[in-house]
Amino acid sequence: MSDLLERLRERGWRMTAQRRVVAEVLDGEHVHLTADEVHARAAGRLPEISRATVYNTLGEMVSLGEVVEVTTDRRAKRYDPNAHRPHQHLVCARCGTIRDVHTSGDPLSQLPADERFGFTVSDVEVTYRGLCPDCAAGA
Amino acid sequence: MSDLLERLRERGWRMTAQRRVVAEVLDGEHVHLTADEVHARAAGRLPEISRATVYNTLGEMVSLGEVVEVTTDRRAKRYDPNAHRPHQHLVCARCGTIRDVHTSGDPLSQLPADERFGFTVSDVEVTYRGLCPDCAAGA
DNA sequence: GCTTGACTTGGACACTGTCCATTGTACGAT
DNA sequence: ATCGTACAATGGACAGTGTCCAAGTCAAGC
Repeated sequence: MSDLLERLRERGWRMTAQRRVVAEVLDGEHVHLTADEVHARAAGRLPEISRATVYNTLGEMVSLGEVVEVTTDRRAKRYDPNAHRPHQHLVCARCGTIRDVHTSGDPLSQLPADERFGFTVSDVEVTYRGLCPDCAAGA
Repeated sequence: MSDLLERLRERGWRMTAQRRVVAEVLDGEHVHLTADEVHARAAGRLPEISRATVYNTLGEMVSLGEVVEVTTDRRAKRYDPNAHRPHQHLVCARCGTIRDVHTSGDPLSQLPADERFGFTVSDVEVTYRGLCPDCAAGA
């Protein structure tokens, strides 16, 4: 049984077959799936699951802080189950591959107080872009 | 006459009324507009301009490096005419206000070589999120 | 096993962006 | 000044992503 499901249950989540399947899909593959990809994989196990339910469930997981939304391109949001360890993303501009990476310092601390304009800054999203080895080699 | 137009002309751009209007809209307001907002403002001056033309023109400006695309939310891309000074963005999670900010160091140098996985890293996009003073005050 | 309110469904809808065939026009050549 | 042509604009159809809602279903507590 996944840790993700455990944590959600502890927070009073009603446990349904649909939510279980979505959590298992996220927990199972450590890649960054779009909502529709999650739906496709979930439908493999529970054919009658609807798209709306997957969107709702993902949205709830994000609100609870169990999953992080990543927007690396102009297309679909992606969902990253690795929410409890802060990290950044490295994206290939050509093939779209995404890797989790770790910067040497905390990016939040890089924004000086006089550049915050009174904002209460709580989060930072960092996306590096470039070419992966395969694409750089012209593959 | 705008600097933006000057630079584009020097690069062999054919100058049309539509392109002029789009450039003027971007140059005139130092905010971060969506493509459709640009279209709305452009249509104020040149009513028959089409949406496709605005999208095309913005895309060309981005390719030429004169304008930067910013995706701060899941909705529309925004266009930042301030392309020649590297900067990051600070976004209010509630009202969506966007400010240009400057970090204390170069974020690109914060990614160690052993975290690059052979990628040729050429760019980094940093978005800080939080609440602006008004929204934090419950306004 | 009931009851109840939360959850799911599925289809319609909205928004953003792209595509393409047709029409129009800026600009160099004459 | 005029012409020819390649480049640009048009606008309407289309695709992908995400949201909404009314009706039906079901998990969980009693």
